[in-house]
Amino acid sequence: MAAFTSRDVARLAGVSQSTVSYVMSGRRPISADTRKRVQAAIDQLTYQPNAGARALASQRTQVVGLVVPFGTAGDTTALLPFIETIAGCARAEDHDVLLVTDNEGTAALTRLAGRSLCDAIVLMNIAAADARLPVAAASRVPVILIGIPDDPQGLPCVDLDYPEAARLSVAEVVAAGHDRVVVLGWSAEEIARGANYVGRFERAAVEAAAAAGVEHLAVSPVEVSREGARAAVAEALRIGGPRPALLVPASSAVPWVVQALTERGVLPGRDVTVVGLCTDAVAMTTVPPVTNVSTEPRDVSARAMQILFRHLERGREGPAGGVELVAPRLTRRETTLAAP
Amino acid sequence: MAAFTSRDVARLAGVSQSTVSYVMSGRRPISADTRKRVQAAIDQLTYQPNAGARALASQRTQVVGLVVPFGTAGDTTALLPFIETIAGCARAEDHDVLLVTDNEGTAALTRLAGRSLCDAIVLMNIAAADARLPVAAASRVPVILIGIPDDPQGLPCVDLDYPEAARLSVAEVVAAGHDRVVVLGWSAEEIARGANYVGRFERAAVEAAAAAGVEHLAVSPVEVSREGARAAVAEALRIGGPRPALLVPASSAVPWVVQALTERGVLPGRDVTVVGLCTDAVAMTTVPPVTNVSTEPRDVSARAMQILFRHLERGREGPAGGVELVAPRLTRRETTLAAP
DNA sequence: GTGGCCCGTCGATACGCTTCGACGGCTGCT
DNA sequence: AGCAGCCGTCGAAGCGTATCGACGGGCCAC
Repeated sequence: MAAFTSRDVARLAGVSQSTVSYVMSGRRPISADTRKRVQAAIDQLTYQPNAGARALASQRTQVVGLVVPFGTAGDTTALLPFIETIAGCARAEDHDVLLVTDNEGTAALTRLAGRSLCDAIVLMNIAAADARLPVAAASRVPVILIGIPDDPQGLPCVDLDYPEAARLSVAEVVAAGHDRVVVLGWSAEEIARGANYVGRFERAAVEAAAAAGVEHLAVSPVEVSREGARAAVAEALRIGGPRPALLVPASSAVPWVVQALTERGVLPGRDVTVVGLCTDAVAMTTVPPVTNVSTEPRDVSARAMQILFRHLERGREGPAGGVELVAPRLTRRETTLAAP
Repeated sequence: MAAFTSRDVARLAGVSQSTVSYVMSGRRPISADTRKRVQAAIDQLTYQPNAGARALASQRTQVVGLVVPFGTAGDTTALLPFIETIAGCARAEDHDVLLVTDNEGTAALTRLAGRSLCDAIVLMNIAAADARLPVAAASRVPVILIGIPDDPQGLPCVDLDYPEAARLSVAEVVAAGHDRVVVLGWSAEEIARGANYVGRFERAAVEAAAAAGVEHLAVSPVEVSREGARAAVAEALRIGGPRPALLVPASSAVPWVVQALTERGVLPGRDVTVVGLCTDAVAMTTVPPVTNVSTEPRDVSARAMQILFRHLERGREGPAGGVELVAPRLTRRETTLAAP
């Protein structure tokens, strides 16, 4: 119970303490016989190395810092799959996850790096001009961004390919035979926070619509609430023409919009096409299930962790930066009108 | 950049390294003059103590391990407020949170404790007969449970007062003039997992109904899905009599039940009373907003952390165990029928 | 004037591990 | 037979902090 040390293991196995270390790390050849004896001693004592001592000696903590946006609005329900996936990937590489809320802003970063609490940092919820970026770029530990700022400052980024998501959405609308599309925007708060994907999506939507020869209209901002959705839907139907098509890129607004339409007796899939940008899980819970472009939080996080560990293994070398886009996927469900 | 040590600070301030340590910890009196010089040096170098070294020397990590249920079903949307609150409370006491998924089961516990990764552990999603409990009880670090097992084995527990929640719900139904109440149960999966609150709620509901002289009926299990809710609602309306009252203790089923009722043209608040056991946030998103007994995840977590830190401060002494119940609160919204 | 005491500081040590250099013995080559 | 070289192991030196005992210098009390 009193926590055995590698010295105890060494004594029991009749070897030196350094040999125990080499058995565990495999960094030097050890004879089969010795290895067996040491392993037996380890098992017998249920020895586990002390993380602090190991970190001190090796300069590696086997911990990944994860800075998550709690206070802010940005679709907090979509957060769990990110966290879960990141934790899973970390464990797969024998790392743990230190969870930090970003209420502290920049201080969290300096603390994580300054105290050597972790070997790497995952930063979520990146704003276009994120105040944490300069700090992150100057950080002693590698940082990876989930989300894309205006200037990544050499930091690696991973995010959904929002332009592609816009293109897929528009293509779906076009395939359904619409000649105009109404994009319901994000909430004022999310726009104010300056997430980059807002602009990335919108520009691509405009371009895709122009390329396909369909008219592009916008309703923005759209507050994420019943009332916000009602207002946005009213406006969208007003300008949407006789056979409206609605694009809802704000994940958390999707259920509200579907509900607001239904309330009005305008049934998605019968009277109006709705394409949402949200997880498949969310898409399947609306009534009726909404045609969606998936935001793939699991893919995005897994990709980020993969890049992170590749970077950790390679050490300081190798090209750090780079923007990695994860391809979205459109699933037609019950809210796409049949082409006329 | 190269990470300063307390020795660097000492040199710059013209004192010994131990003095720097005492300035930071305040464990010995330091003259105002010295303190000022040391503090200036700390600021100038932006010195931060190395977490590993500190942990090694002091036997304290300033980290709280949090074992969260990811794989399991148990209402994963309700998870975030827990995590967020726990992280916030930890930071308030200058601790960080190490997030561990409980896929690893018992191994996660032994790792956290065995490697001295944290000073204390928060265990969520406790089953009635939880396999992790013996390990937790024998653990070198204090453990607190969120949820109540059949036998806490001396471990402190915090949870919502489910019996009280049942009483509040029944009282609401009684106040609305119903003479029978239908309890829609949990999902088969949740029951199988053996969460204790299922039984605690149900027993109290039966007792409260008996005490109030209203008839108690049950529909169980209720799968958390559109179809599950439809089936449960059909059954509930069949047995519920002319003026039905529905209790929905499974948080995540509440929106589905409300929706299933609405689909059938049985409007909550007009044709039927619905009382849900869920967070206020969820209650406010249904249409119409559902009368609810709040599950108060923030209160529960905050209480747990408070107990944890009190325990940490007191050291090994003090009565460890004890079951702490957090009082739920009923909020009447729009799904309570007016008394006849 | 002197003894005792407390305040403030220092030096040394321990925490448990990783890692480097060293070294003995054995193999294989000449 | 002798030597080079490699394999497997050991000892020791840190890693950066907390903490304990020691100690010098004031201060107060007698």
